[in-house]
Amino acid sequence: MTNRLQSHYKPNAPSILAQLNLVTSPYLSNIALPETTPLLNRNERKLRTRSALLSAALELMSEGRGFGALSLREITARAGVVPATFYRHFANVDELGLALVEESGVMLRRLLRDVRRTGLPPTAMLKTSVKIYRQFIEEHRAHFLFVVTERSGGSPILRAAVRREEQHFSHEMALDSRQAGLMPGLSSQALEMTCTLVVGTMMFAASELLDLPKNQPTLETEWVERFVRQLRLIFLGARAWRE
Amino acid sequence: MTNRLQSHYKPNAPSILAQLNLVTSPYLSNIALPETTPLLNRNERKLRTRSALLSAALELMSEGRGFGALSLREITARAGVVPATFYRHFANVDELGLALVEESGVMLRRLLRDVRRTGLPPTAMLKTSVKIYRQFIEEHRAHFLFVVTERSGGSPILRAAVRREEQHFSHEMALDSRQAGLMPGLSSQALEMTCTLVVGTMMFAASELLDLPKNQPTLETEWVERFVRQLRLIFLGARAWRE
DNA sequence: TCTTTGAGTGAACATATGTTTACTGTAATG
DNA sequence: CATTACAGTAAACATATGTTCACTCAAAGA
Repeated sequence: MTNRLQSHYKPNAPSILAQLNLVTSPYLSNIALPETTPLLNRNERKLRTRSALLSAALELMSEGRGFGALSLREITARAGVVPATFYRHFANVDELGLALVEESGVMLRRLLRDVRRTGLPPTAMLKTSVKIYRQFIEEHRAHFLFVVTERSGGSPILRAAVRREEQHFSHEMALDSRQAGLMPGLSSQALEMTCTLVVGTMMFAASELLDLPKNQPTLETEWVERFVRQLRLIFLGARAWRE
Repeated sequence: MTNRLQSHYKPNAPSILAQLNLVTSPYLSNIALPETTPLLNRNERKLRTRSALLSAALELMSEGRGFGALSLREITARAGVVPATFYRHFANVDELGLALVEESGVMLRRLLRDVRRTGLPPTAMLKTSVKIYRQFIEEHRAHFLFVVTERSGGSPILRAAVRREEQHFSHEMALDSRQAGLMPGLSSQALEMTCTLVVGTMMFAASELLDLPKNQPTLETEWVERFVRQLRLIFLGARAWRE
């Protein structure tokens, strides 16, 4: 039988409240800590379950299905919460998807920042950037998986949102390149076109890396080699570019 | 009330048998054509409903959802057939997906053939190929949509199958390029790498074209321009390539 | 201290789903 | 002509789904 102190609803996942180890057991809340403020206030708790819902969706996607194939009940079950709770945070599943796009956008901006602040040694930069990228993908596996599958996924709304983030990303990349003096021969238009190509190649590479069997360093270094070569080819083309 | 001569099951779509205008009405089958063989024999009919199921799935995807979000019942309903009929053709929905990958592979091989037999005027070839590609996408809209969304879609099995076709495609492209004497300075390995990049860019471009609002010639020519430039950039890079 | 607020609950609902079963009627086969 | 094979049907099933509602009960606010 399930513990009476936590949710009776979900037989599989532990209740999110139980996960938090909150002081909901009687003697702790009433006797041991009578005057202290709780570890998390109401807003913080709400954010926690919201985040649990987002993570649950990503987790389910990592098990091999598109976002559009997830059901509200699965998501709430994985988050350790009752289905009705979902509506306290999102009007429907698509809105949760948009929140995930938002999160992913923040992540991509961090990636740009990380690459930017390496200081840009102009020759070895390419390989360095690719390695940073690889590490970044591994550290944000689930988000990248989300972006890569939904950028050309079924839902037009989600797809459009992801593409917007992607364009934002490639635009910032163009600004950075201009400022760093890379590809000085290119017009703004050509630079944007080139960065779009680079970002598309990045997305493609990410999807390949995500499909690689885990812990196969040989395959991963091969991936790095291939990706570096493709980028080098693009930059050679950019150098030779004439309008 | 529904016509007694056709299926009573599906209220929405007309029965596939009715769609075929088969000689199932009594006087036609018994009197007018007593000795003639039917318009379609049993195998042909079976292939028809199989194809109706495949088309139904593509049709549903065109309405904005990933393959993984389709249900067996929807597909059969759209095909004008009872759910149980599905199992006469496929063991499950994923197998239908694999059949769609198969069809798409055939289509891509036809694309290569079409480009190949233009005769290859080496300078204008690029723009010509892009235009052929654009027309091809429009003529096989649903299949391209399928390929583009499922190549990085949720189902690992489907994704792997699509990627296999894609690799096959880019490998054939490499052979063609070698034979046509394009990019003669490249090693086989570099040529493969370049073609992979080209095919990735093609897929990206396809997904963009599919998202363009219909009948906007301006946007479409802009798409052609952009795509041609990206390919030119790649070929410039390939020409400048040194190991 | 008392009152209000609101995140999370549990139960209920109507509907949609995958799969199995026995069946029907026609084309193929001898 | 009689028999068989089999694509498509109708109905039933157990289960999963989205959404709603009145509820609880602890934190926030008075």
